[in-house]
Amino acid sequence: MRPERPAPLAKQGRGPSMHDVAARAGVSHQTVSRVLNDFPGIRPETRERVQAAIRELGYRRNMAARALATGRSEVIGVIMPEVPHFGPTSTLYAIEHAAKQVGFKPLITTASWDSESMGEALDFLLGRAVDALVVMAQHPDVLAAVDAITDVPVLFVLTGNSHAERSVAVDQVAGTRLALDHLYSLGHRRFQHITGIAGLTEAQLRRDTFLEFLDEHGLERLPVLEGDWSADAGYRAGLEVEEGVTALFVANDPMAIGAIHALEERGLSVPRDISVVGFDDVPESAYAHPGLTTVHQDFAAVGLRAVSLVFAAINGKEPGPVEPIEPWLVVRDSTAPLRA
Amino acid sequence: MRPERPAPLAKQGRGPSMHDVAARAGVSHQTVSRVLNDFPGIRPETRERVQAAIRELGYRRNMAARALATGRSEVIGVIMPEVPHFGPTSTLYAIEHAAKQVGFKPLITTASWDSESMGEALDFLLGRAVDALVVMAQHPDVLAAVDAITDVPVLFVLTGNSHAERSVAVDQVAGTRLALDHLYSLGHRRFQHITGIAGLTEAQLRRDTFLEFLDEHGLERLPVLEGDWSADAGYRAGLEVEEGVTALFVANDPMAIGAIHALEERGLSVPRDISVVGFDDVPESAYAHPGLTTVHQDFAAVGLRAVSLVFAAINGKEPGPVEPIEPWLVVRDSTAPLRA
DNA sequence: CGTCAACATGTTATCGTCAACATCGCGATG
DNA sequence: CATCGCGATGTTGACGATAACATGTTGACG
Repeated sequence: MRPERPAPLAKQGRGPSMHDVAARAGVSHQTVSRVLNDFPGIRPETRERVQAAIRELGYRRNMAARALATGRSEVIGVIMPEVPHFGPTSTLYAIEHAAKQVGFKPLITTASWDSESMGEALDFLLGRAVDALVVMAQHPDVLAAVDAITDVPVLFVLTGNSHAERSVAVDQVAGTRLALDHLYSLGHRRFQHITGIAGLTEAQLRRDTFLEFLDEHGLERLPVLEGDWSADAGYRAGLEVEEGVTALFVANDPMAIGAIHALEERGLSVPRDISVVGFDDVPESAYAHPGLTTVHQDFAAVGLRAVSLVFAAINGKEPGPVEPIEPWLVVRDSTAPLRA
Repeated sequence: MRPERPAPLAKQGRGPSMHDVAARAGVSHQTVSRVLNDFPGIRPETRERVQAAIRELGYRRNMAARALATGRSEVIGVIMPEVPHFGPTSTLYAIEHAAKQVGFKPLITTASWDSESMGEALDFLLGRAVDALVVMAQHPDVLAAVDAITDVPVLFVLTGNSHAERSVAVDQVAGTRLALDHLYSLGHRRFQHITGIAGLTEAQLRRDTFLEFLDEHGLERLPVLEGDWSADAGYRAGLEVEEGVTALFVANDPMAIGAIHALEERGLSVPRDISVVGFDDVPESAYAHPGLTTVHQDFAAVGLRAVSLVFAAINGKEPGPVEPIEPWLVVRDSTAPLRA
């Protein structure tokens, strides 16, 4: 199953073209084109006849030809991270739905952050004449790789708050502070943090904000525990949480669930001995044991806004400044006041 | 943000074409084409010169033109369900990765099962001249809608064991029996089941097999609890589980997690009072409380096999019969022997 | 030394659509 | 009644690539 080159190609007989429809309707192909594109100034009767011919022949417009002629494809390219995490996946679905509303479809490709991988993804998508590019840029390096693109509008998604003019993101700093303020206000003073994949923008922002928060409140900086977004990593990190820590801020929900499992194995009760806050609010978090306090990110809103901006850009409107999307805290049973 | 018709279209100046490259390299455009397509019989020096020109101009092949000329697009159309569940999403990622290996990319669109929605999806994808179609057909009705398609190879994915010649699926019957046999062999005799979305093939197969199993073993048919795959629904169904039931088979993991939460709220201990088995083996299941016994479905394998079949079909090879993919049981702490 | 293969390359037609311009018919108008 | 204008349609030439065929240059060989 390697990439064989020319491939036997059976080239099945193509379907009917505009000419076939035109012939059948007794008009010129251009009239068919006009009907298809809802141009004014077609006699109702003619339109009727053309539409009948289209139906009878099962004609379907050839978008390759259309794209060639117009330079537009009605497809937006989406570059996704290679691993299916909750955030990007949810956002992708939201994008797909919103895009469909305005007549676009997403063409997906995945890429890691190295420039070779990004380069391939870009070549592929631009070669397809996508009308715009949505980049789920989880790593600062991709910004550089994509910055050179001027052919089409580019929008970054899920990049934290950086690159604000051309990006849609949930405000990571605000979200992190919601979580930490909550813990602090419950009386907790010994905090630890489990991070997401090192280097990814969101993981970095949550981590940086965590450390800032400690400093602001004069709290001790215990070692940051490295995670990778997975429940497995959360579990492993949970085994390493220091004695005496009463507040654990975890960079996403699956890791939080893993960490809680580890803590309980160690005989620590959540939230009796230690409070835990996650991030994302995945649907299962409400039913975790105990119910997970977490920061809700509205990925549907991210997707919707992304498409709306992309659509505007395609039509040549320069968008104003973009407000980050505000997350909110969902308090459940994994957090409790510090015991005296 | 409605689907405006012609749209202002700014038509940004297109990039360089083959002719530009040819001019720069001092050859004909056809020679450029030959270099691009790795044709034999090009003098190394000429090839060198062309490649230099390509690099210097930042030339990128126009796939719309290529697709028009060849009738192939190197894109495979994927029709997904509208809601992002674990199975389809995981499979999508697997497909994307596998497809990339053989030089294809997925063009995604979602559709519900009604024929209008499917029709639109098909029009869109076939209009794009996709080389093949992968349909995640979770509902029997879509089979009919897609059956009319003869333009390109079509493959069904995740349809349970039906439609075997043209589909790739995890063996739902076998998976369900793994779960039930496990519970039965632990001594349980009072079973209940929480279903997935009514009508979806997989939900239906799990449910039917569950009922069959009860009959085979002469067990009482307690009411089947209707779910919709979501943890919320699992929670609600969990509140309805009958007194005296000691074995709960849930059609997926998120619902199982929700159900366990409900059971514990009711004062029932899992697995002490009631054993629970899920389906899917989502990564968080290992760290649920208690660790969830579940049926693992290898979606990566599904995606891989799907692409391999699609690739074969595109190249005109008729595939032999397709074996379903075997699931396996992962035993964790949510199941225990029946107490005397 | 003429001929013919083989290699390397150029030329022309074609894919299906849209865009720009041309035409045709007909009622209104001066 | 010639002409203008406009509504409705037809004609021609891109778009950027591939495919099929044509051409020109070598070198081997009788």
